Amino acid sequence: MSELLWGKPSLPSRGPKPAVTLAGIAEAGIRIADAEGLDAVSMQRIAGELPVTKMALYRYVPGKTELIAVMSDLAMGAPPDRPDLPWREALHAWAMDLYDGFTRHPWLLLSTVGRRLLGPNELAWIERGLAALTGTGLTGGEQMDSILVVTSHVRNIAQQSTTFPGHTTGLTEEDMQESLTQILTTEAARFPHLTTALRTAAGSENQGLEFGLQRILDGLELLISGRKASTSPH
Amino acid sequence: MSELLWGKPSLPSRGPKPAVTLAGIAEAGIRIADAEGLDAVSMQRIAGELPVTKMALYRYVPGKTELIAVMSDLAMGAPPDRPDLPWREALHAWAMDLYDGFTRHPWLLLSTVGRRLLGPNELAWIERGLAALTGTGLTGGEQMDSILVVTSHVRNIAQQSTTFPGHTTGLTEEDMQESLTQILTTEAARFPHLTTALRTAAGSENQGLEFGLQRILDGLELLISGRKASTSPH
DNA sequence: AGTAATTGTGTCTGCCGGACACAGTAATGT
DNA sequence: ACATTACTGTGTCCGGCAGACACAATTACT
Repeated sequence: MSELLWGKPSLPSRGPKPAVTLAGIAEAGIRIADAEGLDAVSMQRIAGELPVTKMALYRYVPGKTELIAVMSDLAMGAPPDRPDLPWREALHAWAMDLYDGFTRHPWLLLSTVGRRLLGPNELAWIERGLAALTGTGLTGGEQMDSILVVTSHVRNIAQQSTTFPGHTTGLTEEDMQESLTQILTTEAARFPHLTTALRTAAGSENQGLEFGLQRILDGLELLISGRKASTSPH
Repeated sequence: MSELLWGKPSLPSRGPKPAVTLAGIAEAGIRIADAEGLDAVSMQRIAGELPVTKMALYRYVPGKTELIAVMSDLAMGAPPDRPDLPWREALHAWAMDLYDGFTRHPWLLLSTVGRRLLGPNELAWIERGLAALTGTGLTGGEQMDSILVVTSHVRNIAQQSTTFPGHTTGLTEEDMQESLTQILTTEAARFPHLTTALRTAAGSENQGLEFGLQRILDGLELLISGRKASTSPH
């Protein structure tokens, strides 16, 4: 089922030498996705960057879906090594590393939605996130839910602050701001809280990542310290 | 720019009567997306449900992107009315309403990613979320960031727990679980924390929404009460 | 009646993912 | 040496997609 993501490259000895490799195909796809967005990644386009034709790719990959999965796991990469830290600092650093990854490959935000098969790198990220939370007294389920909520936050902040090459309607942040202020000038009465919130929010851009992260970590800390206080003196 | 989303239906008086309406087109699209997923929504397919051909739709909509935007804002709907509540209960109820919306129309999770033009309903949701936070002492930027982190959490939980009709590779939750446990039996050594976390997490499914939400609300409460304590006695 | 504005249709292009038959190539068995 | 077998790459074809464009049909205003 997930041989492509997990399997070792088996080399059969009959037949002609393969002209490309699965990793090479995935890297070509990553290059295209990085430069022109996920929508620019087509079998034709990938083949155009390699010494093969479109159909040859299907010798290495059962379909585009699986190729995107391989690309995603490869682009995500392994989580960077971090020294041992207290859980809060560790989780914070982990979240920042994750944010870096999504910033480097914005299309990962699109290709890793919904249910999918997990590759080794994605699992390694989860593993490292969990590692930060061992010894906190949280149950396994709580640990999973904790890194999930951190991941959600990081993802959506990245989604909001990145400019996707291609794909979307090419809206810049300024376009959105302009459209929004224009709407609010004509419809201010319908959105009073939004109007005042935006007025008092001037200049506080791009604080969303740290703000939400600190709230989440605060909430976790409350749970963890409460848990410790009720169990350890017993 | 966003006349489609915001404009009143202007009726010109020359020419033949329109056979359909923008709202009718969007509703047809919503019906298809609900039943068969976002990928099943094509101009052909929509026209097939209406007494017009594909190309007639372009008289009402400049392109598919804009049509999806109209569909999304319409499907999202206006946030339900809620009685006045303390901010924490209000925000909790708001998050649950949002979750309901995403559950009713899972494709909204796909169609409302990245930068896009905001429609009246989407703005109304933001407005209502902000309303819950007025009087908490948070700045406008902090209020925005707060509802953003709540939204992120709700979105990603919904994304994880919904079954998309069509679109994805048709993986069920069981498929993922099975694939994961199979991987972990052969690669347990590489993922020790994940292995133990999953072992102690048995039976605690679908707690993610409440867990994360309570952590976030706890974190916000800490900030709000701290803010109040430092300003009001002064 | 004539003109202008507006709506619906049919045709066409270029792209996409993918099925399939077929030709070429390299190692193996005899 | 030679046939067999396993494997790789190619060309052709299909159905479906978004959308451009020319054209016919319909309605209201002058």
